[in-house]
Amino acid sequence: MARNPDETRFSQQRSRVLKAAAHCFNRKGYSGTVLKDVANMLGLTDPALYYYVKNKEELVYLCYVRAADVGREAMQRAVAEGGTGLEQARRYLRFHIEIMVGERGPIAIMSEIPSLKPEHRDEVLELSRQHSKNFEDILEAGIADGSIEACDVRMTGNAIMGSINWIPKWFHGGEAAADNVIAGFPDVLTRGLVGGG
Amino acid sequence: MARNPDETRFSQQRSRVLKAAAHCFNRKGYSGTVLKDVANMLGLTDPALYYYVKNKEELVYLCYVRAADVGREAMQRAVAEGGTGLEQARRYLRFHIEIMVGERGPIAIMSEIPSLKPEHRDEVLELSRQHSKNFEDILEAGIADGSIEACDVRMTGNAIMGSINWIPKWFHGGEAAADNVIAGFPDVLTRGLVGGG
DNA sequence: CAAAAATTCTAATGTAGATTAAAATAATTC
DNA sequence: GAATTATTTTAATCTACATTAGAATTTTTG
Repeated sequence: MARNPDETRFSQQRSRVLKAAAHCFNRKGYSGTVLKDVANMLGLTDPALYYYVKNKEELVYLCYVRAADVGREAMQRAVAEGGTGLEQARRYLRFHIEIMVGERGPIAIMSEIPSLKPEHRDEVLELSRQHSKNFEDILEAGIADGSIEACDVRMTGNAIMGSINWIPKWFHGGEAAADNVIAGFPDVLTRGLVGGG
Repeated sequence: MARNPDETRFSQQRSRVLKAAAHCFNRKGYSGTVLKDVANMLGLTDPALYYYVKNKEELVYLCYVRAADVGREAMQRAVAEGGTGLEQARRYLRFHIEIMVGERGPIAIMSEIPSLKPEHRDEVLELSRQHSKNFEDILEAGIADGSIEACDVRMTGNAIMGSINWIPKWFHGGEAAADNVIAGFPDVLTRGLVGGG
């Protein structure tokens, strides 16, 4: 038996379920995705999914929580390493993108939060808001330390987050393409931030 | 009777239907939106919608075509006025955003193209691709004329289009907020493009 | 290898919601 | 204002899933 509960067969399989679900949700949306599709991706039949999640709504909810988790993880790692605001912003984007296009992907796009049941919706909404807030804080820190040009941080944050959130819509590539995105995308997103110094 | 077929009662009502649908789809997704919701927004009952569209799938399809139309319109107007690549890019973004957050909005996010039936899906996909291509062309023109810094146009295009597409997710404001977005957002998006000269 | 636990399956069930039919109302036309 | 056309309604149908129940199978444990 596994020491770490995350290495348990159940947990592993459950996270495979979440990834398959994220894949489907990103393409067809929450209600447009039928559980059979998710199950089949794993060589299972739909009722088997109920062994891992309570119901479909919980499945999305868990996908969204997972998405929020990887975002937060990227953010925390980026901030932990310190440096200027611009450096932190760049690093966060690189980390987050690395995860999204890497082996831990696909990550669900949180595009149908309103479809969640109230408690879940509020929770995910809060996570999402907090994440945006954290990014805006980085931007403000960057403006303060001169690494980032003065700007409307709310709007800039929305712009960059929009780009990030949209990635799963156009990225379906393999490792090679992923490397390309990782190498180029963070730069594209932050080129407009650079401050006069 | 109206001279212009677009002023006919039917056409007007139909476009109200499309706007209401876009509103719902943007929040709940295609399958997550029930026709009753759309109908109720207009003080109608669901079967009434069938007087304006063949079925739900066609409703999304028409929303997406409309979204593509306003995008193309913005693009064409922007290009028609000439100027450097950067100027055209900025202008396109301003026009497109003006429409999205203005009285012609909400515009449907084309996020569930795979849910369309094959012919519609291919058509919308093609419109979408063409639009991206046109934007990349503008970027390349800008690089050629020196107004835009050399960059990976595909990736830059994806980044900017992602931001645009995501707007309906965070913008729900009225006229005042809209003016703010129109004034600031195009600049935020293009700040990173500016070339050395 | 037998018993227990974990995982998945097959076979129902139930329901929401898209769609249709036909009737009713409202608007136009002559 | 009667007849025609346009628009919307109510009532009924039909189906695609989500979900449940219980059996079957596989895996683990002692």
